[in-house]
Amino acid sequence: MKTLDTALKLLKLFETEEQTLSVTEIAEAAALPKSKVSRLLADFRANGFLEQDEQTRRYRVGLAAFELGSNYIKSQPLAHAALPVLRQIVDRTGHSTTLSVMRGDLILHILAVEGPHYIDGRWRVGNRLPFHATSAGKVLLAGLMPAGFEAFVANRRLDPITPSTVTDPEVFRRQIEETRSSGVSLTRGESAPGLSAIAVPVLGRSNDTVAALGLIIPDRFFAEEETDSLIALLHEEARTLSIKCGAADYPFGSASASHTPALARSAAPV
Amino acid sequence: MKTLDTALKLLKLFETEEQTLSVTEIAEAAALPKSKVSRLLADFRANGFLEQDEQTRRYRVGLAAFELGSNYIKSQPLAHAALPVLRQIVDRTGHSTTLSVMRGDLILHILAVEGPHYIDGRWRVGNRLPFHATSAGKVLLAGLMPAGFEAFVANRRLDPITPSTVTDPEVFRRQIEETRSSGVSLTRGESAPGLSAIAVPVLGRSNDTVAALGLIIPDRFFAEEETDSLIALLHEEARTLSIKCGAADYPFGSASASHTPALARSAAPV
DNA sequence: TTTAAAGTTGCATATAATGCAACTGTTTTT
DNA sequence: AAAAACAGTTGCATTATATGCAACTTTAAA
Repeated sequence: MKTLDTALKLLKLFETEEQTLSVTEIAEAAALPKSKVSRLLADFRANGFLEQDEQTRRYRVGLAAFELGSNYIKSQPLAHAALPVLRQIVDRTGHSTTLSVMRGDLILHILAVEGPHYIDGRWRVGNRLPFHATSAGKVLLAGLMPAGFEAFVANRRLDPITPSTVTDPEVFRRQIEETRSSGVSLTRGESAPGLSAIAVPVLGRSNDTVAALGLIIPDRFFAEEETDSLIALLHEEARTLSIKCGAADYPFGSASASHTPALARSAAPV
Repeated sequence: MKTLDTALKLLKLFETEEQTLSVTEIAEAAALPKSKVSRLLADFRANGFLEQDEQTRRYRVGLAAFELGSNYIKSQPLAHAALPVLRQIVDRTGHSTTLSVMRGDLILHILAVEGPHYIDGRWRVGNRLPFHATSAGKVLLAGLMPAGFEAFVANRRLDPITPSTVTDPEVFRRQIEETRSSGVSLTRGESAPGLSAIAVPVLGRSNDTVAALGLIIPDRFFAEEETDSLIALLHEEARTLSIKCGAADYPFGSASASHTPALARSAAPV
């Protein structure tokens, strides 16, 4: 099944930032002869998975791909179960809420419900952000066991996105460890100035971290004194969701008899 | 390029309502031997376009497909240009706003910005609804020229979704004609009880209808006397968007010197 | 007008897809 | 509990299908 395999690798080039791609660009990127690429793309186009600009002949993602992709939310049990939960969190807190998963070396928002405060498009569904500059990313990394985490940090540059982005591997490592024990990460302006975020893990069947549930809060609406109750709320909802996903236990937040009941706040130093 | 072609046809089965599909179901639906289907699906899985349930072995849409699909919005010029417009409409009216296109014999919401009033999940991005029960659908049908419309009505059953759904082909035809001349469709509870909708066309390069821009309004928040100004606002924004998409002219609403300036309201009889 | 570049198509060749049937594993029936 | 039925995957020879080169067409630049 090599034909389909190379075809899908071409399609994956459209998952990146590039808006449109030409036959030549794709052929070069994939190190394949143009004739082959041309034929494959034509077939994707015929099936609606790619569209071709009439003028420039450049290809872009097609409606069939969009429609297929939007079924992910409906068929993925986690995402499906999470939608009402996110809604409720927005209702109760007034803040935009997201559900994020790992995807390669970035985090991907698979679900987002926006609150009344306007937030930059970067937080919309389908957007990707680096691990080290987001609370969701830190929660997901903390879910990897030490070995996996070390592998990540080893060959990764912690590029600064804003002046507040953590770039020191030691500080980063310590934050991840704190997140691992407290089950929460709080970041302030690390990926966009003036924007804070709180995230907690959602656990799956074998109590591994399968997603991060988080709030995005513009600083001017972020009341410091509410932090603890927001974290408690997130933990509460993440517990519900985790149990629904088959997790045996959710060891964070107050309702559980487990460890670290109230020190959650100390998790992610500003 | 027959291998890719059959492979994509399998993938398209996941665009439908079905949440998950088994190898056997797919093989039957596509009239292909199970061995072939099994191999193709395994390859889609290896590339992340499909995921397989550990227990049931059934397939569902994968994360790669989701990520690819979400790039549609970014690379499709219309959708990309429309996002800020929708945001502005929500800000100004307080109502949820959608952008919809034709997709087979259903309409598909490719963009949606939710207002403060809770609205049923059916209006979320990626959802499909029948033409005859939605204002967006009527606008899109009105954009087809008479021949195309007749072809549609001819072999189509106007199944009732609610008691208010239009099921009489003659009434339906008249509504489409009125929509064609007025450039607006207003429906009340035709696809869900207690929910009204207003939609106007967005025109493309050759002044054909490429999308429908619409509001979804729960009846209890729908102030009758605002109807005209809502329609005017939609027309105004749709004009901006149409010009951006290369339309030479936008013949609806007040700012244009064209025809039917103020009778918009008479468009879609309740 | 000439030259260059991008994209598509024809064709002989070899590679990769095919379907059958056998095999494994899981669920249902008696 | 054993047997049967069913769902899914894999081995293998056979042939259809994808392949790359080069010629060709089309669009853009000089």
